Amino acid sequence: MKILRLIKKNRLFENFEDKEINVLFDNLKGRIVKFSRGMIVAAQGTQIEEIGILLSGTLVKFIVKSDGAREAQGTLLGGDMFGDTEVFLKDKLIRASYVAAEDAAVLYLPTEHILNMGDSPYRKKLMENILATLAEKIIAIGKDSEYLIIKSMRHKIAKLIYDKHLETGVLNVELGINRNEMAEYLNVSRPSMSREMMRMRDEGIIDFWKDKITINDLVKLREIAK
Amino acid sequence: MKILRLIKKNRLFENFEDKEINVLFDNLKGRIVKFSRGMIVAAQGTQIEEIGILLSGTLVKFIVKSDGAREAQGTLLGGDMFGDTEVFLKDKLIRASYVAAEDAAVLYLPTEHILNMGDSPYRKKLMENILATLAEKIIAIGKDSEYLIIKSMRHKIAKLIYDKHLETGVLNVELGINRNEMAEYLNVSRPSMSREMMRMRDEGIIDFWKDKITINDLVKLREIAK
DNA sequence: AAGGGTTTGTTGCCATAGCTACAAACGCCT
DNA sequence: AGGCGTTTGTAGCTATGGCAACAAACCCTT
Repeated sequence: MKILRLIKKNRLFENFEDKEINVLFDNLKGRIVKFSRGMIVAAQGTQIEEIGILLSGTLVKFIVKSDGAREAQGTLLGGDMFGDTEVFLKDKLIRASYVAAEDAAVLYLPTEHILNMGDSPYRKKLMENILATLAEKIIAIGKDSEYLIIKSMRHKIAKLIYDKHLETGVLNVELGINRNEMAEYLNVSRPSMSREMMRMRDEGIIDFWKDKITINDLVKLREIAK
Repeated sequence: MKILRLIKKNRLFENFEDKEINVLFDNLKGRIVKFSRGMIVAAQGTQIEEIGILLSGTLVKFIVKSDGAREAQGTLLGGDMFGDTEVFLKDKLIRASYVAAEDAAVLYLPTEHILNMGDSPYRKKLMENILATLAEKIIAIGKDSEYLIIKSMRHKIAKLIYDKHLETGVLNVELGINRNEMAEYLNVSRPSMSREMMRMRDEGIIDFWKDKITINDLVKLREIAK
């Protein structure tokens, strides 16, 4: 059954066999809820007791700011989860709202049952995965703010490209995001960013075409990125 | 024994009774290690298998950046812990170094034992505390970057003060940090920040003396903070 | 291939905030 | 009370980057 495929894509069930997941589900008493397009799946500020894993459809995530403005915070696709942080807080208040952008099915995992699980052979594995998920999230957010802390435009751009180079090992990096998204991620204005990128191209440091960037002067780039 | 007092201060042992902690320790096989002033307690980039809880003395935390420069990241006091995130990562590599600023004693909790713990009555409580610690950290980092994302100086300052007001409910807020620390937190230069604070004082929005700030015009402040 | 919507490149102007430098106030310590 | 180190206030200059506006290229769709 294809639900299994999606569940296995989820980080919480990494290293689980199909059979194990089935057994686990009986223990956890997970339930599947269907939402039709436009329905609110979770409302900011309400309490949640379960981790939600999206099985089908898409959800849009957004927050309502104190002045009433809505801020989009991206889209959830099959296998993604929500509430996985908040459910472990004391107040259990979810910090964003999720709305079904198309008909969707959500698998809910009651954390209470996870914590109360007996000494099953899978309990440890599941627990490790949950802990790893949270720990990785902390590292990821920390990584994001590395860019926010940088003050100069050139430094931000260089670090983004250089980090991608370190990650891939090639001089021909691909960012996978467009200029707008890149500017948003670095928290700068797109024209200013483009301007600086062009300067760097003029100086022979990089070359670019869409989201594909060629590093021409790695030494200089590294120097700026540091 | 006073070690118990410090351990109870630690977030992981919230809601634990003295007796419970003692039992727990026998199960967990925690060990206490002493470090003398100047010794490296944990080195950036090395693997750790245990959460460290500082029992006495102080540790300084710092990271070595790619260009070799050291960046101080604050001080750990009794009851604080380290490695509590990294120990749950796959690679288990600790991202900062910790050095004893004075003679120190550290209690190590092997996470392997925590995960392998049998169905003791305390397992669930400990697990909940660990999960809550990580979840709270995620929320806290997210909160920090709210300030980093803001572009205007005035907006940053106003939000910091306004948030503190929401937190305390009073118009006479106390930040608990000096100008340098405040500027560093907001990721701006101190003189520029002071300049803007003075402007806001001239406009009758706030008044301040050291880290004590009086809100004179809450309406205007809220407006700016949004 | 035409056309409309989106993404990217490009420019100029200007407000903002960084930086250096110094003055003033404060807080300890003896 | 004097003095030294630290924190805070203040000013001027300048580089930086935001923003609006537009041009060019691109990409679908029909």
